[in-house]
Formats: sequence, C-alpha cells, structure tokens
Amino acid sequence: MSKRSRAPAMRDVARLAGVAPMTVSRALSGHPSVRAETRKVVVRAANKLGYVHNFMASALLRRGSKLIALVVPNVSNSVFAETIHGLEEVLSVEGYTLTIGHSGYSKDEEERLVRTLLGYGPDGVVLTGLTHTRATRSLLTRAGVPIVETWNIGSKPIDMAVGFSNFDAAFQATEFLIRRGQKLLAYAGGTQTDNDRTQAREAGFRAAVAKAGLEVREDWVSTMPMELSSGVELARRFAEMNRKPDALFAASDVIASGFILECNRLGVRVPGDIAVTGFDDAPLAEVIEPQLSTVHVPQREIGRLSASLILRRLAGEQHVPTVHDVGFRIVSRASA
Amino acid sequence: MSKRSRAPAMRDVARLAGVAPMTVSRALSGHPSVRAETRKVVVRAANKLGYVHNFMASALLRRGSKLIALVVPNVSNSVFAETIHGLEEVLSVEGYTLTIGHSGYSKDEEERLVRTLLGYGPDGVVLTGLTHTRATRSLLTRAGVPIVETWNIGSKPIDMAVGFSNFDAAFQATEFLIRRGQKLLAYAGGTQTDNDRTQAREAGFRAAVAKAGLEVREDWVSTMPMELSSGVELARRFAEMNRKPDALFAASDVIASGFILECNRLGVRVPGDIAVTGFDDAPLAEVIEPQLSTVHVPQREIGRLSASLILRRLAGEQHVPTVHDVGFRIVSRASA
DNA sequence: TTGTAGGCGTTATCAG
DNA sequence: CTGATAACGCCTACAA
Repeated sequence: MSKRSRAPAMRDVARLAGVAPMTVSRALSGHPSVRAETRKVVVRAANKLGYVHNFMASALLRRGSKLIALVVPNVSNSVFAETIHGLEEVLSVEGYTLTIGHSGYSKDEEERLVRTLLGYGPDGVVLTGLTHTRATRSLLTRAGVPIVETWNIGSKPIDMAVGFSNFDAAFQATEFLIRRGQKLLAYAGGTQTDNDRTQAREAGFRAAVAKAGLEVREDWVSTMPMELSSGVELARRFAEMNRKPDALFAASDVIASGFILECNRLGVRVPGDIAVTGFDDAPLAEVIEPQLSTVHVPQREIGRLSASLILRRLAGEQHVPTVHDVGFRIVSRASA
Repeated sequence: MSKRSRAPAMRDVARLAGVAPMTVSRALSGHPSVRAETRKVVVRAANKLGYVHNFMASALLRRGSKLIALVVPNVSNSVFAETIHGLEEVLSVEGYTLTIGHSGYSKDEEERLVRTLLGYGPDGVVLTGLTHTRATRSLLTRAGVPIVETWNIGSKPIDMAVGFSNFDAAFQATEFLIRRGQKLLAYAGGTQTDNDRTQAREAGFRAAVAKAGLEVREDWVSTMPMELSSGVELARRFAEMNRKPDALFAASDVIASGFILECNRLGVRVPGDIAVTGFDDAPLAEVIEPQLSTVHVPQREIGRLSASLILRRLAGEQHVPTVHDVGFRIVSRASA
C-alpha cells in the first residue's frame, strides 16, 4: 500500500494476461472479435490488478470522453437540482459523467466556463437558457458535439433546445388571475440580469395585463432573489402600502410561498385579500396552506429529455428534432 | 462554420505565431522565461484561432487534471446542493471543475462511481459519509490524491473528514425536547440503508431517550424519504393513533415542515399538542408557522472547507489536519 | 530565450 | 482472432 507508483495500465494487464495491449483494449470494451477464452483471462487479470480505465487517453484520441458538460446558473436552486438529477439519471446508465459549472447568472462567467469545460473534450454540452455571448455560441458551434439549451424555447437554438415558453406560461398564469376577477396585479420575479427565463416571464405578465386593458403599477413589480425571505419581505412591503394589489404573480414558488406564509402571520387572507400564483410547482406548493396555484413545469423531465437527445445524437441518429417543447400546465389550487 | 475538422491545438497556434509549440505552451501558462513580445504574438494567435487548452492531454502527463470528483447520495437534496455550491465557490476560483456522480444511497453504486471518476485522473475526491466498501477505500488510497469524506465524523477517515457528529447533534436535539418536559418521544428519519448519517442520528435519539430513563416506542419510530409528503403522512398517522407522542424529533427539516403544515391543517397544535424539532436549519425552518426548532448545520461551509483542504494539500502543504469538526448548533424556535 | 525529442495510455489501422 | 505501429495534444528534460 506504500507503493506510490502509477496506476496499472493496459500494458500491465496485457503482461499479466500474456496478450498484447490491443487485445486488452478489445476484450474490455466488448469488441466481438475476441475469443471468449481470451476475454476471460484478460478480465481476470484486470480485476486482479485493480485496473481502472483511463478516460483521458480515450478522450485524447477524440473517441469520446464519456463526459457531458453542464452549465447552470445556480447549483443550489432546487429547480436546477431536479434537472441535474434527471440528466444524471439517464446519462449514468450509459456510463457518462457530468462536469458541472455554475455561472451565477452571468453570461461572461458562462463563457469562461464553457471554455474551460470544452477543454475536457466533452461528448455533449447542456446549457441553461437561450441567450449567450457571441464567443460562447462560436466556441460551442466549433466544438462539433451535441448542444442542448434548456429551460426556455423561443429563439433559434445553437443546436437543440429543451424547455417551454416562459412567456406563454407567465401570460397564461396572469390571465388565470385576471379571469378570477383580479384587477390590481403585482409581479415578483427573479433577478433580470442575463436571465432570459425571468425576462420572458415578466414580459408575459405585462402582455397579459395589457391585453386585459389593465395597467401595470411599477411599484408593484419587484425583482428579488428566488428565496423564501424575498416573499416574506414582499408581504411586509405590501402590508404597509396604502393602495394594495389584489393579486400577485410570483415567477417562483419559493417567493410565492414565503409571501403566503408571511401573509398568514400578518393576518392577510389568501386568496381573500390577495390571490397568489407561483411558478415551478415545487413540492411545497401543494403542502402549504392555502395550497398554491402555480405553473407546473417538468423540471426533471427537462434533464432526462436533454440527456436522451444527446445520447441519440451520439448514437448516430440523424434526424433528432432540434426544439422540444416539454410544455407547462396551470395548476389551480386554493391560493387563487 | 461548416468545417467539422478538429479543434485548434498548440501546434496550430504555434504555426500562426511563427514559433514552436513549446513556446506556445510556455507563453500560455505564464512561464517567466518568455519574452513579452513573443507572448503577445502567441496570445493573439491563440485568440484568433479560438484555442482551448486541452486538459485531457495535461492530465495524461500526470500534471493535474484540474478535476475534483464528487459523489453525493442525491443531487436534488437541498442540503447536498448547498455543499456542492460551497465546493464550486472555492474550487472554481482556482480553475478546478467538479465531476459529479450520485450514488442513490448505495455503497455499491458509490464504488462503481468512484472507479469511473478515478478514470478521469481527478486531483481530489470528495465523498459523502464515512462508510464505504473495502474496494472503494482501497481504490481511493491507491489513487494518491487528497480525499475528503463529508457530513459526518467519528470513525477514522480514509484521508480527511469534514463534518460534525451526527450522533451528538441528534442526542442534543433529543435532550432539548426532554428538558422541555416532553416524555413521549417520536422519531422520524431518512432511509437507513447505507447511510451512516441517518444511522448516527437515530442512535443519538435512542441514546438520549435511554439516558433520561424514558422508553422508545417502536411504532413511533419511522424511516421515510426526506420529503415534505413524508411529514404530511406522519401527521395523519399520528392523528389516528390512540396513544400519541407529545414530541417529534425529525432528522430532517423537510419532514418536520411537512409534519407541521399538516398539523396546522388537522387542528393539531404545535407545540401545544406536540412539540417538533427538525434537523439542518433549512430556509423554511424560520419562515414556517410556528418557526421550527432545529439543528443548525453549516451546509455550504462543509463544501467550502472541503475544497480548501484539498487545495492546501495540492499546494504542497504537509500538515493539513485530517478531521475537521464544523460543529452544529441547536436552534430554539417556537415549535419546541 | 527558444527549440527538439520523447512519452503519458489508449485505440484505429493494417498486417499476420 | 491477435498483434505491431502510429498518433491523439501536451509538457519534462535536455539542447541550442
């Protein structure tokens, strides 16, 4: 155990098995032209030595690194965590591993990350959103591997896109509130910077309000971190206003939930005094009291589907459709 | 853009810059012995071609892959998401990238993953928990890179450990309930299989109950997925019992929160009818009504610290302590 | 300060 | 069915 030499390589397995390294390569990768007998000897030798396949060498030959690069804005946001889970679920079965970077909602940071991740010769790349720097797009195009942009659709993707129309979803969620008779609409969304999903949601909100002939009061529109505390703060702010909204569309269940919990505490009735609609359909949405009306989004499915599109491409399939709309669903519960 | 050839390599940059590949290597890696003039020419050529450094080739030379391998039980569990965030935060600054695998709480799957991840020649490995298969331990020991086991301390680590005593934390949380005068204690924890953290927490609970001369009723002890719905189900189950507990220690805030929300719905008063203590100090804990007493754990700090220990080791520091107790804190709020 | 030779571990290709 | 050779992109060691 004190031998701090190098890990056993194919040549070591080959020596022990009494064959050439090439035969080991074939035997271990399941090449059909290896005699069953030979294969057995090789496998036994490999196990005995604790041989671990070196992906870096294969990657160098551009024969597939079995790596998929992923860039998300924020690893600890639960919606992306679900998407990562979905990706992992499908990819790990085929022996792929994820390399992850988080951009912190910055397109420049995303560019830096993509550059770094491409240095590992990934067999595919998964990004969040549709807007990127020119350099990012160009790097990815040249990489010549399948690229999937997730969580939004609308503009032309670099290669493939898996998501839904954030604009339409927000538009319909807002119309849902308006149909209930609410006229004084407030909006709370995540930070706008470099975030096309949030931008589309706010645009959808504004469009629905305008279509109904209503007005958007700018002091009822807030962008804040997607955290429970943001919702809490918002509820307090509304409580102090003279003119209060009668409905809130929060572009995140987390914000909406914080808002409802604080309303309960302040004695503001939901939906009596203010109706609330969220976004994402987080687990909390159907457990909170009152249950939260929201936009259901197949978070994990986005990951699963992205993974399988990449796998299909890598398997040589030619006609993989480029834009996948996974849809959304307005979920009507007690809060609105 | 339709040229599907290969990505530019050093030799291409060299050709364009009119120097040898070796000079490109030195110029780009900031080697001091390169003339400023030459460096400028090289950098310009590299940018022009969109050169991306190939980490796989450097890794092959055993010069460091700039990759850190991470194995977590579950990517979408928010406590691990926070730890991943902490790791990323520190590692990305130094140009490291994470490769991630999820074991689904299976030690055999963990072994498979470690084997795969080691194939990328990571410069460090981060695991969750202290129990692993023999083969896992042996693979990691032989790898000769810094290893950190996280989220628990107690037994001897493979190399380094960053965490806290789950036993002590659960013990103290239970004593906290007992000091309040509760005598009929229930426990709800995550799945036991291959999970030393959960096992230690249950053991801590039992030890505290025994120490107080009380008894553990086995029908009040449940292991269930760490989800809100588990807490909801538990509240319903208790409501139908003839003999009910007067306190619940849930080894997860998620379960505790689901429990409280359902109690509110059922008209069961917290803490009047049943006191509740959670674990983790999730954001929801201080927003829920009543606010949740819990065990605060520095989730993100576990990631940050693990990362910096690895970096210190890689920087050649010899005397990096092997066991880091990040501690915990009993947080007293309204629910108990 | 810059260049040349060789090899890291694997696999495509061609020979046997 | 198995083996020898060369090459993937980079960097250490040595030379100029």
